[in-house]
Amino acid sequence: MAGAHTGAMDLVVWRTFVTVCRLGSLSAAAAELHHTQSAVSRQIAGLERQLGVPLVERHARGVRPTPAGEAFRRHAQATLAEADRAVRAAREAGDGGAVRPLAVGATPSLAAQIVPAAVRGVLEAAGPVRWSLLPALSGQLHARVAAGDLDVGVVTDAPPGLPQDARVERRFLGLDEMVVVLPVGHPLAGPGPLPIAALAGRTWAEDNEGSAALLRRHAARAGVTARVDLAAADLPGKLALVATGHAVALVPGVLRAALRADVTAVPLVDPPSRGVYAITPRREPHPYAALLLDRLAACAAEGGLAPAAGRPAGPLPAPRAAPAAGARAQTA
Amino acid sequence: MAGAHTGAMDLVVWRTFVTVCRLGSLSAAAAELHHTQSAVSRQIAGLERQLGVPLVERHARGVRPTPAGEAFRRHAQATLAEADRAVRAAREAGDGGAVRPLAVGATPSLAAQIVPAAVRGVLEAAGPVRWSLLPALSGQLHARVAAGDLDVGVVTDAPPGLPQDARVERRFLGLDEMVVVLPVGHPLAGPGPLPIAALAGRTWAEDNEGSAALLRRHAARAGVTARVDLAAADLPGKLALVATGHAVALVPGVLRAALRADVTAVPLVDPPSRGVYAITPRREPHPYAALLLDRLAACAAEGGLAPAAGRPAGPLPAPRAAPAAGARAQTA
DNA sequence: CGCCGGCCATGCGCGCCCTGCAGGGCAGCC
DNA sequence: GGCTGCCCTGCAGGGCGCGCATGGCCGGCG
Repeated sequence: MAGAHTGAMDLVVWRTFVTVCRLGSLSAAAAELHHTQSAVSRQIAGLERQLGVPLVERHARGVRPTPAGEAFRRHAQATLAEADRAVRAAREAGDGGAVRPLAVGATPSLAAQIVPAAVRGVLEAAGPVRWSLLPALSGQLHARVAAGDLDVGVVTDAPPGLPQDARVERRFLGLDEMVVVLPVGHPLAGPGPLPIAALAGRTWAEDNEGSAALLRRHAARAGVTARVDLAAADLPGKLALVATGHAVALVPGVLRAALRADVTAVPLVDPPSRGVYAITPRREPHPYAALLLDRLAACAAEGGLAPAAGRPAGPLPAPRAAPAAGARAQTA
Repeated sequence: MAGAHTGAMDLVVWRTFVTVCRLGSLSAAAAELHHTQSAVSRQIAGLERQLGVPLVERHARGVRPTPAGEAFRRHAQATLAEADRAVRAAREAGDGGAVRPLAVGATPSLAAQIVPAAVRGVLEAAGPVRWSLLPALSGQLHARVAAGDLDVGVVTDAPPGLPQDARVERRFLGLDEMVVVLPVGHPLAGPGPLPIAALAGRTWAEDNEGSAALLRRHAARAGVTARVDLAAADLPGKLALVATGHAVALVPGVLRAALRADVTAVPLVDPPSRGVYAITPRREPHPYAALLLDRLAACAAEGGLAPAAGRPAGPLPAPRAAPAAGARAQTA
């Protein structure tokens, strides 16, 4: 029991340092870890102060580990690997070795994008875990999580909002900003954010009354009206109407990567947005639920969800491990 | 690069868990780690929530690790050991393998007790490190630290107080409360705190004008006067006067364990106290300075220094690694 | 069988620390 | 020589971990 007792020893900082070494740049590491360069700089500085040894040489073109930094990095990687094993061993030994399948529910748009990616991360980190995915609306998912039928629900606070329930734990994942979908080659198709007024008078297609209401409210706020003249049964139907030039449409930003090739997505200025949350039952959470939540936060950030920039009542910005996916690198 | 990315992962919490397992009790672990039982309880609960698995069975007579907890403990110990190796490797590689001797300075009373113990801890954790100890008064030590001659100074804010200097980093270690030394068998000798008024009219011995001033001020605050009639050249001389029944004396609490057997120390109610600080140069700190500071904080707590209970302007209560030696276990 | 003592959990406030933001300095590069 | 990219740092805000106090629970003992 030597126990060097060397101070805080937050492994998150160690992981940051390893990333910095791998990328050779504080800024790059910050971007990859969804922090600001400032935070990474301070973390490394704090580590150096704690160890009493410079770990990186500051270069104008980036940083390079010192010999001490290189030695530390090797052991730090081993430490991180062992820590992962520790977490894994605890979780596997959790329910007597037989982990029950992880029951995940998500709204259709989220089930189509970030949820599978996050579960993949869990499988990579935890080995083979049986799981199931149930697409449903937020309200239904909430009820099933509260009842304990679902281990994790990925929901939005869209029109009706999420109910308050002491039985469920809620964690904010990010803000899903709606984007406009236009046919390829449309005159307004471009990279820049578009004011909704530029689309006044266009014919809109919708497949969902909630989405249509969101569109109307947003347009009204800008002083224009949006005529929803075409109805579709589902997302493919809606996109077909767009691709054939009959209408334009509003879709959740998370689906941007899942669109067909003959349409393009254009962001809006001050877009309508829905908060995305992961909910878990407070009673008997699944051993891997916390892990999945972390992966969800990471995937949400990488998948383009905004970090709660909403100025009114910014909800809980997620714990420090994956801190709300800090607004890109500040250099952006 | 798996990177389970499982949340905060503060190794301090892991160490707490290992200690809890070893002692089989949250309260006992709290006492050993100088935390409150509350903090340990929350740390373990947080760890369980993070892992999604119960780690200990709460028993009325203590706690016992679950199978998952036992599995986790094994890997956690390995992780802690590897982390220690990482820190050590970085420090050893620090100055190109040749670490310069650690120059420590301390006031005589502190040099006699907590400093050697703390350095012993450093040697155990870091292997053979050459070091030197310079006893001197706080002001001189401060100057030498500022100049870079000393790597670590252990000083008090006694009469003149510590100067402000941007070149030195200051860390609060604890409050050294003065105690009264009486001959063994003295009618007032007992465990309980003694009001200074009970000693009004006694003859006091002092070896140091600063200490005498402290005594007079404390007595005056209680409305009595302390006659310092006997002077001694040093601490042994002062204690000799006490042991032979000629006088009573005030000594720093840290020296309690170093007194001769024929005198006893009795605490005072609302005793005069001196803040104890570790100071280090901001420029080029010694690689092991931070480690020594942590050990100093631990030894200060174990050596009986009070954790800044001073109600007026509680100075910085030391970082979270060894958090100011939280006021004993609350059960005390 | 009832009282008691020890142990752990939890609501409440406070304070630290980490973070994001904005500005500055410095070194390559065209 | 100006510019650009990278890193450092003062400032302010907020999360959260801690200490404190209280409550519930169980086992032991008279």
